[in-house]
Amino acid sequence: MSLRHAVLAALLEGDASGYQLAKRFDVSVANFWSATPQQLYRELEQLERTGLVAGRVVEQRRRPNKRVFTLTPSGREELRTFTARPARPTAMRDDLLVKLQAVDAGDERAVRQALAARLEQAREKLAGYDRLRDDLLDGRDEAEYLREADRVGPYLTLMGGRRYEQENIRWTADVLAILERRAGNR
Amino acid sequence: MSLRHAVLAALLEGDASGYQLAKRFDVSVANFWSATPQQLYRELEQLERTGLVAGRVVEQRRRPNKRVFTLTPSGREELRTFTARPARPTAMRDDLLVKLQAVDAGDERAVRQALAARLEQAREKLAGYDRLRDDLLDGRDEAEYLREADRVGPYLTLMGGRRYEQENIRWTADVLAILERRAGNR
DNA sequence: TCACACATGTAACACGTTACATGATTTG
DNA sequence: CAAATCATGTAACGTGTTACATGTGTGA
Repeated sequence: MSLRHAVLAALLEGDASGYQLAKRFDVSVANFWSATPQQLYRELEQLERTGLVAGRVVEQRRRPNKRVFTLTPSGREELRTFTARPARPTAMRDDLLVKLQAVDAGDERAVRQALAARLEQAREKLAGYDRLRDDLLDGRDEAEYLREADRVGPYLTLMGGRRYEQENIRWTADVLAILERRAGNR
Repeated sequence: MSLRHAVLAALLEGDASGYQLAKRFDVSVANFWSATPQQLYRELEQLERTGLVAGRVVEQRRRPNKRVFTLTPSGREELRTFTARPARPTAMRDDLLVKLQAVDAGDERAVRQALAARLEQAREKLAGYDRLRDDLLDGRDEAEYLREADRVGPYLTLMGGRRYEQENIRWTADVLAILERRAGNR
């Protein structure tokens, strides 16, 4: 039930339409929460009905009108109490690890290819996070940024994403090396 | 649609009843796939209907009878083709990171407590994985194990889990230090 | 005797995914 | 001129969560 809160948290970055939120989820929030546009539209409607966000229609020339949503005071309140509620233990679900678990009864070459693809993805994601980081830091170093910035949340979650991908890169590379060595011995 | 494959992969460890599978998911598979008992019962029934697993009733004295499931040849075949299909990109969903993202508008002390709880959980999980690892290695070192073992999948996924938790420990500790330093400066 | 482990399930609901539908404008 | 981007949505289906229901055996 926390897509709701991910949406509220994303709106802290500024008002947005469903479409814009979808973009935002693809970049700065994807790191720890993913959602399809459809989920976002559905969730925004519900949030509006319960008064946690307020939508207004912005008319646009040369483009379809859009509905832009803002956090309401009760939305901010909800976010606040959410941060204070106990978090339920996170449930992992990773397709690639299922394949790796089954590698001995499966198609080993295909699993190696999947690992290589994951490695490539992780490199790309890391590069994306590094760009975001440079944008945030804007020339300052980390210590300076942490002292001056009024919001540190987005920076800290971004660091989580970076480290996660760095570890991913190391791990996939190691596993590939192990599988390739074994494949060579047969 | 890959709970199905996680179940098939878990059955590679040996035949199991729904209840036993639930236990298995809590230990060796939880690392990369989680499921409630209800999901498993539902999935096993469907897998049986489609012939990927076969169930037989094992009568027990002093205990309720149980239905034990085995992979059928077509279940093995399905696992094999699954490993060869392209994996869809994994979707992350982490409550704690949502809280951290919103920390500046939320209850900072509560978020720090949640981080501390995660740190503690990560340490426990890591200790659990280390025990599993010792059981698998059974006195041998890694290189030896990898040469001798006929299944390396479970070991490699376990290593993934270990590293993930190690990184989690480092990251939560660092974030806590940063938040505490800031809290001190106010 | 009380809690926990064994063992299986139903029902209802919440959440997530996929496919489809529509249509204008900007960029290459 | 085609493709990508902006912009919003419906419908159907698949997956995951929560609460409840039931009953025996084992260990502290």
